[in-house]
Amino acid sequence: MPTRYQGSPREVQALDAYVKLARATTTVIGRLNQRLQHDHDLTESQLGVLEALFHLGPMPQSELCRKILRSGSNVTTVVDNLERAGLVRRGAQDDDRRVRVVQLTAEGRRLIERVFPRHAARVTELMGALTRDEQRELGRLCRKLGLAAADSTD
Amino acid sequence: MPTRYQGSPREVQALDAYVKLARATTTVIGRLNQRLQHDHDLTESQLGVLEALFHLGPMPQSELCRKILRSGSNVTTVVDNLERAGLVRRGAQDDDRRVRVVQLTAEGRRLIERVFPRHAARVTELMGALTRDEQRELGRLCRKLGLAAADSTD
DNA sequence: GCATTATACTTCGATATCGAACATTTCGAT
DNA sequence: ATCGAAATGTTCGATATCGAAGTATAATGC
Repeated sequence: MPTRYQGSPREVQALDAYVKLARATTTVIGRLNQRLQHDHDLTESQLGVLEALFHLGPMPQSELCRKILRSGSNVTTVVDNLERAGLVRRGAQDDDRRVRVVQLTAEGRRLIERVFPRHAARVTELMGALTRDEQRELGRLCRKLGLAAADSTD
Repeated sequence: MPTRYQGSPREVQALDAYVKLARATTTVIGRLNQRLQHDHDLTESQLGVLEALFHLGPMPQSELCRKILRSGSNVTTVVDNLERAGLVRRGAQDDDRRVRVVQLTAEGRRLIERVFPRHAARVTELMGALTRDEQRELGRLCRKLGLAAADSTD
């Protein structure tokens, strides 16, 4: 039954690395999401938006798209939900009436100030499975891979 | 405005590695999904199920859960959609009437036989941004990280 | 200035994804 | 043999996610 894939060594190697990358990321993000959902009733996406606004200040949705690597329609949805929850507000931009500038409300700021340190601690705990050098190397490899994939002409 | 996070060096390092991991994986999977959707009208999840069945043979949904690292309810949904598309079939297991054994239909087998080599080639192309040694190291680090995260008592 | 093109965002329809609650069936302990 | 716990799937309600199509506005080219 187990008809394993017969590819070139190069393909086998690439697939193996890819599968491990995808699985590790799935597992880590899954753990973080569990915690966020359970403790703060937030999704990873929502946290990503709040965090960007917290660290970088108010910004148009188009910029949020680039920061969190999601489609425009997705950002609309996530911001809708955050707005409904009273955590962010959409404003206008005088010099360009197409733009919706998103900013934290006071409540949103309070929340992210409380949640982010715990989230950071949890990330540190999970990434602690790797040594400092290993984390640095993982970061380097991922950065290289991510940039190349983003540039990849499809 | 940019109020950057002031954490310990250990936290900064861990967060940096985590963000790069998440972004690279998002970008790579996004590219693969684009291609799958465009060329074959398949999602990554659907491909994952078809691939598992192709390489490992028919299996219960509970086993699919473990293979693709998704919840039971998610597997129900994905298998529903594949079944509706005529690519898989659900069968019974005589010795345990709770179990639904999922297997490829002839059409599903034809599809995965055609799609998988192209998918593998695309993965190889994307991962080709890294050298063979780098791929090996990335695989090792991800495996270590993923296993630890899976074991992490929450 | 006007037509074309590009950008910002929303809406829509589809799939994915989770956890909680549920039904069914099996298993274990007594 | 029975009762309670565990395992397998499904359903439900919510959010995420995408691309395509649509609306509104801005920028560009002539």
